[in-house]
Amino acid sequence: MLFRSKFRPFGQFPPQLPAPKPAISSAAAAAADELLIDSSTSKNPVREILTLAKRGNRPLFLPSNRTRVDRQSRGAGKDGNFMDWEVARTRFEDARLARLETCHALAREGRLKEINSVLKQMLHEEGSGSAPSLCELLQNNFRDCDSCSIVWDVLANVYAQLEMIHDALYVLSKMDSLNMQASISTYDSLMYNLRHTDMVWDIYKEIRARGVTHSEYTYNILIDSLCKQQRLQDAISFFQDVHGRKEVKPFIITFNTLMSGLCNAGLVEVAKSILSLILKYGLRPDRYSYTTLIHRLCAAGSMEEALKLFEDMEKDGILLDVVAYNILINGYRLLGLMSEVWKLIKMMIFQGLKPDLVTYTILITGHCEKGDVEEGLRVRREVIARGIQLNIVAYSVLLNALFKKGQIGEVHQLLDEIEAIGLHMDLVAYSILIHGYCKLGEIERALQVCQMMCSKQVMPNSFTHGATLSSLCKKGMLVEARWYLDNLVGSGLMVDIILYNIVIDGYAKIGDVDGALELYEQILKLGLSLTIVTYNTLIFVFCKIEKLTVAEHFLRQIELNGINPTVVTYTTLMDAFVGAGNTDSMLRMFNEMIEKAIMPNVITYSVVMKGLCKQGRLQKAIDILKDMHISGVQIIYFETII
DNA sequence: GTAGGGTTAG
Repeated sequence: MLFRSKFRPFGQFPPQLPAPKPAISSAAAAAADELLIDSSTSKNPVREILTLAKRGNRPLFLPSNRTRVDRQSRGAGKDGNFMDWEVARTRFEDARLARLETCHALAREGRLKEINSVLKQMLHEEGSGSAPSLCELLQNNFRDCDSCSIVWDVLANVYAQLEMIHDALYVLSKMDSLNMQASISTYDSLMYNLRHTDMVWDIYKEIRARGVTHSEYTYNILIDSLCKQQRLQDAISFFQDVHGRKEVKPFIITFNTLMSGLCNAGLVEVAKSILSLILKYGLRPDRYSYTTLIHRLCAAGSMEEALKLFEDMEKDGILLDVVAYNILINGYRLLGLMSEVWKLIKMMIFQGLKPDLVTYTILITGHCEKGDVEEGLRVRREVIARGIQLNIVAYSVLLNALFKKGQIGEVHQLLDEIEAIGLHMDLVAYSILIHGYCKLGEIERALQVCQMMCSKQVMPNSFTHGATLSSLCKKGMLVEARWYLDNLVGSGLMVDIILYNIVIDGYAKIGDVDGALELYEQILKLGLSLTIVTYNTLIFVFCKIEKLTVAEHFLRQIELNGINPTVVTYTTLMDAFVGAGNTDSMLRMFNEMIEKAIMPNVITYSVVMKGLCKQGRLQKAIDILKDMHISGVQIIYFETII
């Protein structure tokens, strides 16, 4: 039983909240307490020893025949069964030197890929923060040899690939002081791993200042980075600027990247125009160009257009592959058209293509979304019978569906299965568990899952915490919710506006204006951007305590801040005006939203009816009811209100 | 560089 048996009893609140990704593993953290490290279960005992040593501890090394570190093993240190720390350290240093020597030997033969894999393994074990000591080792032991600059360059490159950016930059600065030039491939790696930040431009400036020739990937990374940072206009300008230069050969990936950025921003029409641009530059769209567009069209529900492009792709001589089919199949799943999903699966089989795990996952998702988890589970059995093992994505879909149906017994069965086949739970899978337990009101269990994922180095994100927070709020445990939020903020974790919105809403529901306002001020101090949800919630809290002038003041504030009020904003205010017996103000709000072309929904209409009926203005109520019919709003809700 | 899973407000 994955989660039942391993949970420690949860006796205290608040629990220990996840800290930012620690420099050492949980095994090392546990060992720090006991000064013992289990070499058989620890992934990287040497690294852990070093980390402990830095903290002034003198850890002992458990021989590999021990399987567990537990309280009883503490005494085992006395029987001489442990390796001495000094011995371990010397062996470690020797091993490092031997590996670097191997790298230099490989460099002399120009075997770059192999250096890359040796260093990747080594740096993976060494962890971040290891650059200074490795550089020292390189500098002291491998001077004045031709192969040196290659090894240094690959070292910086691998640090960048492993996203140990500070280490990569450290190696580059050392190389600079030793008059060695990094290769464009290393700069590319660094830029790629910094693509979510503005730092890419500093690296690009450096490349240009040093006169290093760009690779075909360099511009692609920069355009991708601008798209990822939602700077589409800049991406387009940069693209035009680059392609205006004679020395730059057009490269299909760069076109596709820009197209992908445009698609993600919802600019499908502009993205489509890139297809003709590709031809204009003398290139041909490849399968990525087509599938990127098809994917976007499917996501938008434009299946006809997607199918047309699918045919164009085939006409263009590009063989349809499983990915292209899966994109289309998923498009039909999104529309809930399972019969079409089956048709396409048959079609792909007819074309000689084998549905893969992604195809089956889409199929399972479709069944689950229709509420037929049994059918989803049946597909799972069929897939397994065909010799395909499900991955964590497919299991997540099923877990989520089972939680929604409250089939907790089946949830635990699947968790056992996941454990039995040795699959690792990832961030989404854990988040589904946390959400599921929260929805069932089992918040303690949710918190235990949170602790468990942290101990496995899977760090919760905003979504994960959101579930816990909203669950605490729903239970009215505002003190605990606030404590949880404060801890997230205090531990320097990324806290976004959604988490604040959830807790503000919690305060709003219990009518605690002070709590809500305190958080509002905190948001302003932190410089987070308020969303319409924040404002709606604040309006709600003032409505709740019957301060309607203040509530309406927020509505004006929203507009001043350039945010568009929604149907929720107006409905909240209207409901409050009805409650206060002020039907005229309610109608004023109603007319205002109509003028702004904000579509009223069922709840809005029910509020209007409630107000008018309360005042006995039945004719007006009937008139609005007719409008409601015309605009196609369902009447069911209204009847229940009357 | 293209495909499949989780989330907030009335």
